[in-house]
Amino acid sequence: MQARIIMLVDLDYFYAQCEEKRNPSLQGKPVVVCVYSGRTEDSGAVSTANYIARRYGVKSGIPISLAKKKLKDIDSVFLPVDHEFYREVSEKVMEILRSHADEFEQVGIDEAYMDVTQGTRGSYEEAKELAARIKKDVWTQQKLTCSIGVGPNKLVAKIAADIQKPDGLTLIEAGEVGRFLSPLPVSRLVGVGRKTEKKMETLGIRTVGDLARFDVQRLVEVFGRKLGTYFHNASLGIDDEPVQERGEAESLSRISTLKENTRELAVILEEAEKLCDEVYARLLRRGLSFRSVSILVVATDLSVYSRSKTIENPTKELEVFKKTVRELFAKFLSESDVEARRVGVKVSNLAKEEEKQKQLTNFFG
DNA sequence: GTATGCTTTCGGC
DNA sequence: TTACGGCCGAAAGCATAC
Repeated sequence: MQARIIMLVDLDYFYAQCEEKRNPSLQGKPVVVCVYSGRTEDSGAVSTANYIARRYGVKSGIPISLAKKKLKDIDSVFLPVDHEFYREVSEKVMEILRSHADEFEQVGIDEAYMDVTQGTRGSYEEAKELAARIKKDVWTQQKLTCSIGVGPNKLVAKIAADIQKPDGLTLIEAGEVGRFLSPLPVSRLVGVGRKTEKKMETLGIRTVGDLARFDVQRLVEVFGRKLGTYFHNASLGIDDEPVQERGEAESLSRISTLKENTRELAVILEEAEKLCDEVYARLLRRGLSFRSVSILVVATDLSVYSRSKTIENPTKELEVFKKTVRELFAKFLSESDVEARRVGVKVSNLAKEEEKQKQLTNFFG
């Protein structure tokens, strides 16, 4: 294959930046966007914080009460998430980005990969100009900053974008990949979270360079064939994944925090059925049927359990969904002594109505 | 033995 | 000292089919 030029555009501290865009008087202060669980006044977690808040140690995932403690006596702003607004902003930015790409792949609400090989005629010099142009367009049209990474593939582009944030632009040409990756901690690689990082550390692997020197066979033994070879290739900056449009979501889910911890079926089902109604509404709007139903329980100690069931034929019956959810919760509670803090429901194995028809047609062929 | 499907857990954002 | 959301997709691990 021809050498590619891939770009990853990442909107900076997205939810908090959207809030700054909506209300510029927030700029200059710590801004913390929160998911309030409703259990007590400040229970919940931080979704995103701007860079000023991050200087005080406030970051994604920490408890709101801890964030407030870190910002005690500081003039700061705590806001609840407003997904609808962020989605509108995101759609406008993605439209801008798409117009500059040969191939486009949105990842989540605030990130997109772009294959710009053709548009830049394979030149990093032109890629740099294009990236600057994109940053300017996103700023003038939407008043948002972003960080851009450019490299020979998605893996390198992603890591490059992470190197300088916010409002960064980092280019790594094919010949520089080895020097660029080697000194970085393995946690920079997609797929290496806290657990994998610990596991690698026990093997004496701390940097991407360490990983590159590590025996592939042993990596496969420890992590399995797929993940082991992925880690090996990743450490060498090898990645052939194409940039391509993503289709419909593969699953739809809702989770919420209970008023009080419980293992009473009736209490759990009352909440779960509300969640079913909400997931079902989204399902209908998209004209989808489902084949699999899952439940999720987050225990008092925050450990997570899930159970699921797949049915014979795709259906779009709300009652089938709820009945399956009731069965799964009843079975789960009878088989464990877990006390629930949060409960969730999910549908997956989704299919469009027309395709369901097609499946039946094929079946009776 | 390999492919495929289902369930559960992990981890990114 | 603790505190604690709500999504999503990927992959492992297992069972079954071919």
